[in-house]
Parts: sequence; C-alpha cells; structure tokens
Amino acid sequence: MSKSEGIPAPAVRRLSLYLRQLEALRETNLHTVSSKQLGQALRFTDAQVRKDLAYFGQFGQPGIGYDVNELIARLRSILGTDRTWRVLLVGAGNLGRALLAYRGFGKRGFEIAAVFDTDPAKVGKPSAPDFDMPVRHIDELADAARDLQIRLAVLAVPAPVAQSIAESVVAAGIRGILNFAPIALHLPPTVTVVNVDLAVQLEQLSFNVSAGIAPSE
Amino acid sequence: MSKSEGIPAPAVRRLSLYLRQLEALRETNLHTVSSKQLGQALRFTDAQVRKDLAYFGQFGQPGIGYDVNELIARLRSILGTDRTWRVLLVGAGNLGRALLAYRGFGKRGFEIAAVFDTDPAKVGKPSAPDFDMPVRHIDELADAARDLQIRLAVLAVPAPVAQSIAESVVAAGIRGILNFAPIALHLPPTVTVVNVDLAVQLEQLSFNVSAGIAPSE
DNA sequence: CTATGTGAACAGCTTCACAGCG
DNA sequence: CGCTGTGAAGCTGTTCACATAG
Repeated sequence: MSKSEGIPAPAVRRLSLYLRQLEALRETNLHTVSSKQLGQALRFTDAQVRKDLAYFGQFGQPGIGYDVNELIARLRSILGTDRTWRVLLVGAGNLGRALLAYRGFGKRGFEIAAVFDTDPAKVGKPSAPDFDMPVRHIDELADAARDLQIRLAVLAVPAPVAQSIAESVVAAGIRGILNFAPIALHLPPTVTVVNVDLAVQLEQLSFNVSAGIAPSE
Repeated sequence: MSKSEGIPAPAVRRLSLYLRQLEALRETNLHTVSSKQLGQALRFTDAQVRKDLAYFGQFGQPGIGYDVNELIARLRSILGTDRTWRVLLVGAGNLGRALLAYRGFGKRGFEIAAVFDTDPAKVGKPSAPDFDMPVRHIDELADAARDLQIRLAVLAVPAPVAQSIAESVVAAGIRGILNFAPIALHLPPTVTVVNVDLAVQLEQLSFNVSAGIAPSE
C-alpha cells in the first residue's frame, strides 16, 4: 500500500539476482564491486544496475563502487529477507516432497514450517524420508497459519483442485502464494501470486530453438 | 535467426498461457472463444490477446472469435510443440527425480528421454522408484544427445558444478537449457537459457507482501 | 451488432551521457 | 581519474479507438 510505488517489477526481479550474485562474490573475498562488474556477471548494463539500486537509496561510493556486505544487507532488507519467512507447503506429492528435501531455501531466508495434503494415505506419515515433520490434513491449515503467523504458501497440488485450495489458503490469511499448478488462479488483489509452470518454461525453449534464436537470462 | 524478429518476449510467454487456457476451455466443450473471454480468464486485456495473436497471422473470425481447436493447433505450431521434444535430464537429485516423476510434460509435448548424473552411487541404478530408466554417467551425454538427436536439456545440478556441466551439455549439441541451478550461466548466444530459481520467486513474494502490494500473474 | 486486426497514442522501462563526488 | 546517481532521450511494449468483416 505504500512503498513499491513506481518501482518497475523487472527491477525487483533483478534485485534478487544481484543479491544472489553478491553472495557468490563474497565467497571469493571480494569486498567491493562496481556496477560494471556486477552487470557483466549477470549480463546487464552498468547503468541498469545503478538505476535499479538507486530506486531504493544511494549506497555506492563514487570512484569506488559498492561495499559487498553492505549491499547484501540492504538488498535483504529491501526484499524482506533480513528475517526468516516461515512458509506453508500445500501438497505432498512428488514436487512437494522435492521442495521439502531441497535445503537451499534456508540460507535465503525461507523455511518450510508445515506440510499439508488432503490424501488420507499421506496424512500423519512423515512428509519425506529423513523428515519427521508429519503431513497434516489441509483442514488444519487455517489454524497453523494463524498460530505460526505465516503469510506465505507454496502450492504444489494438482491443477483441478488448485483454485479451491488456493481460496482456502487465502481464507486462512496467507498473503503470498508460489503456485506450481498449471492454471491461472483467481484471487483477491490483496494476495500476491507468483506462478511457476514448468511446461510454460519448456515452451519458451522450444519456441526459441525452433526459431533459431537465443536470448538469455 | 529468422522468425521471431520483432516479437516481444513477453508476448511469447503469454502464448503459452493462452495455449494452457484453451486446453482447459476445450474440456468444457467450448468451440469458440473471443479475445475478451480469453483475456478475462488470464487477467489480460482483450487488445493484448489480439495483438499477441496478430504477430503470427490472422486466425480469428470478426463477429465470432477464435476457433478453439484451430487456435490450439496454431499455437502449438508456433511454440514448436506440435511434435514431441525429447529432453535430457541432468542431475538425479531430489529435484531431478521429482521432475521425472511428474507426468504432466507428456501431453504438453515434452518427454524425458534419459537421465544423467556424476555420482557413481547413482549411475546404473533406476532413476526413481517405478522407473526402470537407469541413470547414466554424464560422460555418455554427448553420445546420447547425438544418437537421439536431442536439443533440449533440464539442468538440476548443484550450483558449484552447474557452469561446467552446462558447458559440456552445450558441447554435446544442446540448444536450449532449463536451468534450476541458482547461478547465472555464461554460454554462447546460440544457446537459449531459461532460469528457474525458486528462492528468487519466493523473494518476489516477500517483497510484495512486505510492501503490502499484490500484483499478479 | 459483435468481435477482429491494426495504426496511432500512450506508458513504462532501458540506455545514454554527464555532472559531481571521492 | 573512476565510478556513482540521475535527468533526458530513446526504445519497447501496451492500450486505445476505429475501420472492417461477418
């Protein structure tokens, strides 16, 4: 309702990429980075990098560049990942279990706090090998969201039930949904939805490869 | 090198969404659809829909709309999915196995033809429960790509090895890569790369939810 | 009267180019 | 000098509005 007024959505996406790249750069004990270096690593122009960062303040040193650690901290703060977000995972199928097993989220500020499914055969059982976190029935989702004060959910359920499950997730107070189901969710504008449809991504590849063209990033 | 001259990349992404929506519409025995209907289902304007389609020809009937089956066929042809693409899966970890188990690709025109990994503990074993397709060593990848004439690969390997594996995949003649590793690949411009970084997607959510804003799609 | 296809107007994002700071 | 921050220019993509077809 307040901040991100006038900030291009593409710029926000790039912010995540800057953060990721800076974290890699820090591994190499680099303390300072210029917009040019950062841009080259990600195939953006230096002006693009500076413009994106300038939307949120001025934290570069003319003649020097940006302090890597400071910029990381500022980007985390901007993106809201200077704290850990607890996330609900809805759907304990193949994809859901893979997401659960993927440890990479933790250090980026996200942690799966609970797993839900409707399948009675799954409820109560451990959600994945090596995980004692049990799958809970989806009816408990609203209580869990409230008790744990959770605002984000990952939806990894079959397309035919995705819309109705999404609605109950929203009713439970969830404010942002990462949707893996290959359908367009219709939800109130107070909820942010990010869609990941793997078939759609593959189609972008086949289009480009068919046409003999090759853009990037 | 030829066709997709002057066609906005966002338009191509929407083409996939139109196709997905049309396939859902066909289930409901709808034979004809207007740009307005299609747009409403996906939260685009009707003008946007018409403009996107018009890049590729004129296949609507003034006063009537678009024939659902015909438009599906045309979109598949444009996107290159009027045939099945065999795809190589590189990386048989959690994510790789989940992708393998996910049956949804088949009817969208993609089929995983072989699975590769470097881990000797995995090579030779079935790639996933219920799959007899064995994991092969990555050294065989080039031969397989040539023998099976495969042009697309899905990269589901750890970040530290992603760049070098990507390079060998490209050397094997692969023209398009769906990259799940959270790094920016540097490859020749003849190769199309589509990146899927789940942490990046989650960060878009946390940014929006923090700011109290909620765009969509 | 309904709905497409499209030039023209508009909006939004990116790149340029330079003033100013360290 | 090197590099940032930023107005101004340029470009790309979206929306408007209407001529045209059924």
